[in-house]
Amino acid sequence: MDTLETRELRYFVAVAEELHFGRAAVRLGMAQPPLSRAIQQLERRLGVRLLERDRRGVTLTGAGEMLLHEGRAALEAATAAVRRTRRAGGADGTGASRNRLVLAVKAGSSHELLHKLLDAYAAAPDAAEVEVVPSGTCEQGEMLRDGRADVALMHAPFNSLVGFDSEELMTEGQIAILPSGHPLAARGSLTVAEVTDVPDLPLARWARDGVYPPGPGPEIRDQTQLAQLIALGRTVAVFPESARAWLWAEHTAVPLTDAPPVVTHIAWPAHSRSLALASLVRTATRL
Amino acid sequence: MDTLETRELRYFVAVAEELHFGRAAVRLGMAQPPLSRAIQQLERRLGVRLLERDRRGVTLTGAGEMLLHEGRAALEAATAAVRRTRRAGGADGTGASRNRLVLAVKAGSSHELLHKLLDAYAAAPDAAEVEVVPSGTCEQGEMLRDGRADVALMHAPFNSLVGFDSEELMTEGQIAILPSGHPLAARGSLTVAEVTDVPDLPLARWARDGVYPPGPGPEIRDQTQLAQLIALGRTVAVFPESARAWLWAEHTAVPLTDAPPVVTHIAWPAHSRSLALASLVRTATRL
DNA sequence: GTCCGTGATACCGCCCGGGTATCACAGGCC
DNA sequence: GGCCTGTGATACCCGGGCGGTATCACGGAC
Repeated sequence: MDTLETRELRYFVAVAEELHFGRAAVRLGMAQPPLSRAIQQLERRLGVRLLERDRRGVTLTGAGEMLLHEGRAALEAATAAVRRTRRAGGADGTGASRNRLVLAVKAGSSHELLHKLLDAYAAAPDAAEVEVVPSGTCEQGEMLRDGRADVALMHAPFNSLVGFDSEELMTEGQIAILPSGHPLAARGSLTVAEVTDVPDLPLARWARDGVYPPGPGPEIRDQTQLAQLIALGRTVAVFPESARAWLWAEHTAVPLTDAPPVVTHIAWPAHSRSLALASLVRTATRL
Repeated sequence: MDTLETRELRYFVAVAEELHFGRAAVRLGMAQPPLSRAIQQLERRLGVRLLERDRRGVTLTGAGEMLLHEGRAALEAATAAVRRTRRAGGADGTGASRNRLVLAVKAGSSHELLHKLLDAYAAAPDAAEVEVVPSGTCEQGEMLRDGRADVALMHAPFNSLVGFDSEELMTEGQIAILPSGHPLAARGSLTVAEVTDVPDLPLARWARDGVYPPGPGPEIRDQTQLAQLIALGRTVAVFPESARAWLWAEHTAVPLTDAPPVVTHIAWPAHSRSLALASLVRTATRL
């Protein structure tokens, strides 16, 4: 009575996201009528109207929005339980040993820090195996929540640390990465305003859920594309100082004087109780 | 395949907590055989051994402990989704309006602060109705996690703030509450060591999950019982300074010089997105 | 050896979740 | 108005799975 099956949550989240019973049904791999019925039962059991069926589409009520948010969180927690349990039992299909940590890092970030951390931890007496998984743009938090990762390197203010436990590791300034031939590359320092409004170097646009924000800049999907476009003199980018590790010969880095500092943290799910994780965190804070 | 019904989680958590299929079955209100079968199916589906059946009891494997922790979190998230959705729809049985915040406070704590907060918030233009629910000993965190509360006043270092978003509100010292007639009550200040080892005033023992820890002190279940025992000269207690609000005539408060300061925070679930909550937090930080 | 207590197995019945076919209704055409 | 289209809801059926009872297999206590 006061509990909800994950199946019902999956159904509702699908409908709430699609706002269309038919599309939600195909996404769930089922027919539409049972889905309609399931949602009705859900509403009856909760005693709450979740969807406003206005012939020609569906809209969420306030309670529906609440259930969408909370239900997503609950589903993430459930899939995290499955993933972590499988890993703990060594049955995640990778043939892994049972004592392994999955560390999520934004691809290409904090190269040097990561290297030092892994070396120092490997030397620790109780070191577990660490699997480094590159994460997409700022999805480390999601990976921690749904159990794909046990621990992550996160970069404030880009990643939100809210909901995780974390320790600060380092602070660094930011740099502009410019084509070496560009006039601005000769400068000793720059401001954010000076690099964001260069007519011949429009800022690149990253895909967000498969869609690109509007704007004049080139569309990119990964860092290599960005690096190439900079080298070709088509755009400019702003990165933490540690990005110097992957600069090309045609790139020039110029410090930004007024960009907010980037703070790298090591973060993990708040309720974690793993000894291997504690040991890794201890190693990291002592670097 | 990579998902788990809450029913299965409930079953496993019950077995893992009881370490006994029969007792777990009665707790779940079902017979033992289907429960055994369900756990076996769960192990098969996860591809992981969760329990070690050693004739004469059951023990958890490493993977089992992982699923117990993660599964509890997932179940809490699911019940939180139900509770918050019902409240958002005004169907929680209390006949409440849909815009209401539930604030958990440890009974008797931070009286004055709470009063000022409620008054200030009531004066805010966009104020929601605030329902104050007294929480048991340090269970505010649990109430936030399982959706019984939306926001809580928490007291570091007694409550753990890990996993929540929070703002610091005030810091206070701690006092010893003694029977007025006791020799120590005449002192201007005391140390923690001086009040914890008084032979004729053994520290009271609080029930923890219905069981009392061993020791010489009296067994108590709430603050009134404690206050009475102090007034009767049977025990001594240590509280934050704001406890002066509820002292009896027969009580004497003496500051403790070396007790860690108590920091009161307002805390809420990290993923919360409620405007009413944001407004309450803003009010609190401006007190 | 004989109980008792444990969890596992065998078998059965029924409920419920899902499928197909169809309806009810609102708009957009012509 | 007549017709088609697209929406979600309803009616009905079927099969799998969940839970129940009865029983087993095994080990310890006396």
